[in-house]
Amino acid sequence: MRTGTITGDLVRWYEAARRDLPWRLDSDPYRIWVSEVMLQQTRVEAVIPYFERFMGRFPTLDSLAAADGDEVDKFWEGLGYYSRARNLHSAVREVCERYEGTVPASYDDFRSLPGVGDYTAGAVLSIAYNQPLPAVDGNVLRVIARLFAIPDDVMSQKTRKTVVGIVSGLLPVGRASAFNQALMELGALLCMPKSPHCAECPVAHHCAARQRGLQTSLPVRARKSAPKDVHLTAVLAQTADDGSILVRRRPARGLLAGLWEIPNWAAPEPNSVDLETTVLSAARSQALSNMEPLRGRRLEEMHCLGQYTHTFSHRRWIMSVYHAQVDARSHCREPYRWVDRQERTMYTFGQVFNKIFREHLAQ
DNA sequence: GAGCCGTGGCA
DNA sequence: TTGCCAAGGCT
Repeated sequence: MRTGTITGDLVRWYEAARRDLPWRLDSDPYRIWVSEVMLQQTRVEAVIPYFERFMGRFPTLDSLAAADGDEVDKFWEGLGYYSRARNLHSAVREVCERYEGTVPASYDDFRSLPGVGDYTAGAVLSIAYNQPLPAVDGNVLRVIARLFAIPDDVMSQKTRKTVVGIVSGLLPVGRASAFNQALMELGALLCMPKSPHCAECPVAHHCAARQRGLQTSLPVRARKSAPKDVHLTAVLAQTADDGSILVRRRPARGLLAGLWEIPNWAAPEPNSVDLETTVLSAARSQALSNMEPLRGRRLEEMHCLGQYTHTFSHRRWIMSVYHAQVDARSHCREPYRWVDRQERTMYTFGQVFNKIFREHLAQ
C-alpha cells in the first residue's frame, strides 16, 4: 500500500470507499442539515427511510418552514429524540425570516440556531460549503482516540477539546468536506467500536493504538447509569359503537414532549402479590378518577391487555395496560381527544403506544 | 458536569 | 435478558 500523510491516505480511501447515501447526491445545505440532525445518535440504516420520506414531503427549506408542526412530528415518528424535529422546524423558520431562506454560511449565525451544536455546525458547513471546520462526533472521537492512543475518557469536555485540536490540525484546506466525512466513514465501516478491521484500514500504519495493541481497549468511555424503573397504569378506553379511543397529548416539555399517548399515570406501589381482581378493580377506579372524560361514566367492561416494558435512554417504563369499554364518546376537553381509527393515524405516538395499538386494535 | 431526551439492533 | 451502542444538543 502506498503511504502518505494521515489526511492524504484517509481522503484517498474515502473517495474509493464512500457509500452512496441519499444525502450525498448533491451538496444542498438543507438536505445535509436534515440528514445531520436525523443522524444524531441514530444509525445510518435507520435514518435512510426517514430521510427519503421527509425529503419527499419537505423537499425544500421553505416547504418545511411552511409546514404544520404536528405534521413534522408525524414524519419523525419512530426516530426518537423528538426535540430534534421541533428545533429543526423552528430553526428553518428562523432561516426564512432572518436569512432569506438560505442556510447561513457564517459559523456563528448557523451555530446559534436551535438544535445546532458544535458538531452539527461543523458538519453542515464543511460538507455543504467545504468550510475548514472540525466535525467531531462519536466516530471521530473513537478514530482519533485510537490513531493517537488517547487514554482519557472521550466523553469529557477536556478530551473532546484535545480531539478538536487534532482534527483542526489535520484539516486540509479545500478538502474539508471529504476529510470530515472520511473520518466518520472510517469509524462506521472499519474503525468500529467492537472489532475494528485494522487489516483493511488505510491509516493502520499511522495508528498508535494498533502499534501498542490497544485498538479494542480504546476509546475509554465512562459508563452510563442504568435506566430507572417507572411503574405506570394505562387505560385504553374505547367506545362500543364505532371503536373510537381516548387519547391525550403529553406536556410540551419532557419525555415524548408534545406527542400523544394512551392515558396513563403512576401506578400505586407495585405489589405483585395482589390478586388479579384486586389490581383490576383498582385500575378501574383509577381510570374513572384520573381520566377526566370518563368521570361519572360507567365502564361497560374492563380487562387487562398485558404488561408492556419499554426502555428509553434513561428510564424504563413498566406499564400495565387495560382495555375499558364505554358506550359512546363522552364530552372531552384538551389535552384529551376521542379519535376513530382513521383519525388516529394522523397523530404521533411514542413507539410503546404504537405497539399496543398494533397488538390490540384492528388496523 | 451531569441528567435529560428515543429507538432498535446486536452480542 | 441485559448492556452497549449510533453522524448530539439543551439545561
